[in-house]
Amino acid sequence: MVVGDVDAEHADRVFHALADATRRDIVAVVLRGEQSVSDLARRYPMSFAAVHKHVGVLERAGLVTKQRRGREQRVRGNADTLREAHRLLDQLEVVWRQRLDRIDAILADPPEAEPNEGASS
Amino acid sequence: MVVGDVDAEHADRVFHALADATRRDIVAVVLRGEQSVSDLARRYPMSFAAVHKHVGVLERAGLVTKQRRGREQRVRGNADTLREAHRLLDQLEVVWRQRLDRIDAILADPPEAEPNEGASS
DNA sequence: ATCTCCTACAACCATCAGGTTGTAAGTTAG
DNA sequence: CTAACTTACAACCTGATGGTTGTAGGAGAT
Repeated sequence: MVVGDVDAEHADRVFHALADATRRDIVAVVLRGEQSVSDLARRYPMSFAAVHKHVGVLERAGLVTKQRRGREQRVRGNADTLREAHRLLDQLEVVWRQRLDRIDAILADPPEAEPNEGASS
Repeated sequence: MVVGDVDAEHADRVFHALADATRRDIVAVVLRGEQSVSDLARRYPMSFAAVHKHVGVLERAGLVTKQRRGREQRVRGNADTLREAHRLLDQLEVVWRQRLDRIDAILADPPEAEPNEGASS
């Protein structure tokens, strides 16, 4: 519960996939429009195999899907997984907002003098 | 160039820092309230040194700040960097929305048949 | 059929990540 | 002063990452 859902592994994959500039660029490109892996490979100063691996990482994270189209494989972006990443960030941030709300409440309605919000020793 | 501004390295650090369940949990905890590194270390089934490293990764990504308080070091979350991550996700997604808008525009006001962007219903 | 292009995958290499243990140093408590 | 606690960091190990080259097979084009 503290750490290690099944879902957590998926989150790991999504954020790890996004932690590389080339992969982020690939996501942006294939969201704009489908591309074959070769098309993508031509865009970056590295081998086809390297780009192929990047696409594999993105695919396993669900950020991208592949579909055979004749002899080439069209890669397209999956905005749903991006929105999932947004949701994960929100889950972290929500505790922060709750904390701000709590502080606001204390400031707005001070019951007794207790200006002590952290862990009191 | 196509890939690799200075900003991109920061994005790399932020997403990489988030690509670990323990670190995401630490962020959530310290957003809720300051904790010393030792406090954090007690929460997880690993050594103090390991948690100390995780905090270092989060700190270099700007997701967390440290502040000396006597003999201990209080760790607190930085919601601004989380919002920055949101912004980065948005930057990827915006091209997708633009594409949807473009398709909407075409569907709403069809000048001539111009099937050049792939999506033909 | 042959040639060319696209994809897939394996082997290899250097570096990084995430964990361990051990050690040293600063700070507070007794 | 001494003891306990907290932090910091170095050395080390194992596995994953990110890149390379090479090879092989499937699909279209001529």
